[in-house]
Amino acid sequence: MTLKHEDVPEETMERMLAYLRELDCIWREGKVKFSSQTLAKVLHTNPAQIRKDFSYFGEFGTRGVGYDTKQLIRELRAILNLDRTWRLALIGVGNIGSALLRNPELKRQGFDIVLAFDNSSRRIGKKLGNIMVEDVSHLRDRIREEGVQLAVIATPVECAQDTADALIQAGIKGLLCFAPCHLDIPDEVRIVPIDIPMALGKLVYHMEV
Amino acid sequence: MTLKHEDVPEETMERMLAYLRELDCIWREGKVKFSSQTLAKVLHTNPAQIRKDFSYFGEFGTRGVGYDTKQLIRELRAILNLDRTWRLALIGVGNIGSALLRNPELKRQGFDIVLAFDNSSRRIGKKLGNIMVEDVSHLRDRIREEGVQLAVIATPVECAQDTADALIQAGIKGLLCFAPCHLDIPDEVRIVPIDIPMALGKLVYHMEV
DNA sequence: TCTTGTGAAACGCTTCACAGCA
DNA sequence: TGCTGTGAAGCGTTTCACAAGA
Repeated sequence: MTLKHEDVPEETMERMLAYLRELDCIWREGKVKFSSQTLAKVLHTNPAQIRKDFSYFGEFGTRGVGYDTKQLIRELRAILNLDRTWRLALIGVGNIGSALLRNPELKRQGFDIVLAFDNSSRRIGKKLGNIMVEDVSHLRDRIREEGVQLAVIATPVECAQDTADALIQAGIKGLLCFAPCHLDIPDEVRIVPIDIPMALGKLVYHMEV
Repeated sequence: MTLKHEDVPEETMERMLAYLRELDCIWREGKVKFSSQTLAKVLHTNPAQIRKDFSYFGEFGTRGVGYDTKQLIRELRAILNLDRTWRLALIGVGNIGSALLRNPELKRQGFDIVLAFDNSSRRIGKKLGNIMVEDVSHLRDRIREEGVQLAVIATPVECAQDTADALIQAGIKGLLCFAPCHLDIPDEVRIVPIDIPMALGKLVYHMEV
C-alpha cells in the first residue's frame, strides 16, 4: 500500500536520502543486487527499519532474493524528487556562499545555482564560475523572472531575517539557511537549517571535559 | 532531580542548543527575564516542551516569575560544554575548508581551528588567517603534539574514509564531516555529519513538482 | 494570579516476529 | 530455504493537566 508525503515520518524520508546515497556507492562498486540485511550492515542499522521505510512508498523487492540496485536508485530518486534539476538562488557570496558556487558536486547532484546576490559593491558585478553576482535589491524581480523556487541564505546573521522576508515576498518555497539563527517563516515555506556552530555543539556535548 | 548525559534524549540536547542560541538574542535585546511561554512563542514550540527539557538538568526557574536570562545562558553553556574553548583540526583546505578557516564566528563561539591539513602541494605551506596549512602526512604526529580532540573533515568524498581512519589513529574523539558519504567509525568516536546535498534533498522532498 | 516542575496519558517511531512468496 | 512486507508489540518522546510555590 502506497501512502503519500504527509503520512511518511520525516525520519523515514531522511533515511531514504541516506539509502540513496549509499546505493549510489554500492552501484559504483558493481553490486547489482542487495538485501535489507547487507545495506543495514553497511549503515549500522536494522534491516527491518529499511524494509519498513521502503514499505511507505511501495513494494520494491523480491522475496527470497532482495532488491535490484539500479531499480531502487531510480525509485528512490523519483520518490525524493531528485529525478530532475532544481534551480537555486544564492544570497550572500561571502566565504560559504562562494564555496557553494565553486562546488561542482551540487550541480552533479541536480542543484544548479542560477542566481547569486550580495549587498556589497565589492562583490556585485563580479563573475564567480559562470554566475554574475547581482545586487540584492534586484532579488525579487530576478527571482520571479527566473522562476526559481529554492534559495540558499548564506548571509551574516544580521541580514538573514530580512533576506528570508524578501525571498518569501519573491515567491520562494524552500530555504536552505546557513545563518546560525532562528528565522520566522510562514508555515507554507520549508526551511532546512545548516548551523555549523550548533553542529559543533552537538559534538562537544558528548565529549569528556 | 538532575540526570546525566546518557539519560537525556538527543532531541532535548539539540533543542537546548537552540534555546541557548535564542537566549543570546533575547539577552542582546535587553530582556533580563523570560518565561517558557515567551521563548516558546518565538521558537514556535510548546512551553511544556521547554520546561521538560530544562527539567532533565535541574530547576532553573522561579514559579510565578520565569527564568533569569543571563543565569540560564550560563547554565546552558555549562550543561552543553560550551563554557570553554575547543581546539579543532581541519582536514581539507578546499572551498569549504577555507571558508571555515576564514569564518570568525567559529572562534567567537569557542571553536578554534589550530591545525589545518591538505594533501595538495598547491596548498601546503600557505598561510590562511594565522594558520599554516600542513601536509596531511604529518596529521597523526601534529594532532598528538597539539592534543587536539576534535576534527573537521572537509575533504572530497574519495579521501573522507581514509582521513577519518587517520584521525581516529591520532586519537581524535569527535568528527564534524562535510563529505557527503557514510563513514565507518568506531562507537566511541562521535560523528556529526553536515551533508549539503542531503539537506537540499530534505528541502525538495516537500516541494510540489 | 501567574508560571514552574512533573507524573501520567497520548502519540509516533522502531523493532519484532512471522506469513507470504520466489 | 531465504528474504520481503507488515500487523502488532515495545519503547521513547511529546503533550497534557495540575499541584506547588512565588
